Amino acid sequence: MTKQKSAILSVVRSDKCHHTAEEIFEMAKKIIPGISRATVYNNLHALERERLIRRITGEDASDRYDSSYIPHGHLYCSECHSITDFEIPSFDELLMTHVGDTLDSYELKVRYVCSRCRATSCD
Amino acid sequence: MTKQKSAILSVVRSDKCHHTAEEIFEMAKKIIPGISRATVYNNLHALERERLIRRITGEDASDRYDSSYIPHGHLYCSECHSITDFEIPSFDELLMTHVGDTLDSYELKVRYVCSRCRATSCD
DNA sequence: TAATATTTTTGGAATGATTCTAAAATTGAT
DNA sequence: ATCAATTTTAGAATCATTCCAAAAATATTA
Repeated sequence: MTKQKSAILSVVRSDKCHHTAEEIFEMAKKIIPGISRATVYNNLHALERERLIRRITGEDASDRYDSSYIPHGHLYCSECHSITDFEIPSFDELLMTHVGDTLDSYELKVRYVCSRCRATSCD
Repeated sequence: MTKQKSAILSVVRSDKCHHTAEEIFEMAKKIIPGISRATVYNNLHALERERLIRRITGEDASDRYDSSYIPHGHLYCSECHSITDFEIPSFDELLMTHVGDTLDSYELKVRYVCSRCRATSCD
C-alpha cells in the first residue's frame, strides 16, 4: 500500500460523510501536498475493487464514497441535501428471496425530508 | 404539450427498456427528424418533474429513463448488463416504517447475475 | 549494491454526458 | 393580428472522469 493510497483510505475512513472525489482530493492534499487528482481516482477505484470502500452514485453529478463497503441504505433529504446511513434489518435476506443467490450487492437510495428540516420548514 | 414533448414521451413509453438520453434522441429523430438534443434533455427533465417518467442514475455514465414514474427495483446483471424491473411486495410500507411519512420516493438497484447468464456462464 | 523489471504517480490532455445560451420559432391570450 | 410567454434549436461551455506517456518509486534478481 503506497503512502498515497493509505492517505486516501484514511481520508475516506476519517468520517461518516460521503465525500466526492474532489473533496477527497482536497483532504488528501493536506496529508500529501503534491498528490495528484489522477492518483485519487485511481486509488478510489482500487480500494473499491478491494472492497475497502464503496462508491455511491447518482444523487448529484459526482460520485461519492462511503467508508464502509457493506451495503446499506442512504437517506437523501430533499431540502438540506444531507445524506444519512440507514439499515433495514435482514434486508439482505429479503432481497435474496426475491433475487436469488446470485445477489451480489445493492444500492438503496431514499428521498425524504429529514427530521431537522421537517421541524423548521414552513412550506 | 408540444409535438416534440409528446414524441419524447411516446418514445420513453414505447417499450420497457431503460434508454439513455442519447438513445431517446435517436429514436425521437425518427418521429421528428429535426429535433434537437437539447430539446430531448429539456423534456426528459420536464416529464420527470410532471411525474410521467422516472430518471434512473448511476449504473453507467449516462442516466436512463424508465417509462413508469412509480418506484420499483432494478436488477443489473453484472455479466450481460441487462436491466430488469422487479418489485418487492409492500416495500413502500416497509420503507415507511423505517423512514417515516416524509418518504418521497426510492431507488433500489441490485447487482446480480441473471438466470440466462447463470445458465450459460462457465467461469 | 547495481541493474532491471514492475507498479504507481503525475500533470495535462481528451472524453463524453449534460447544461447553458442567445436567437429563432411557436404558441397563447387579448 | 399583436404582443408576451414558452419552447426549440445549434452550438458553445462545463465539469466529472478517464486516458496518456513520462517520471518516480518500489520490488526483484544478480
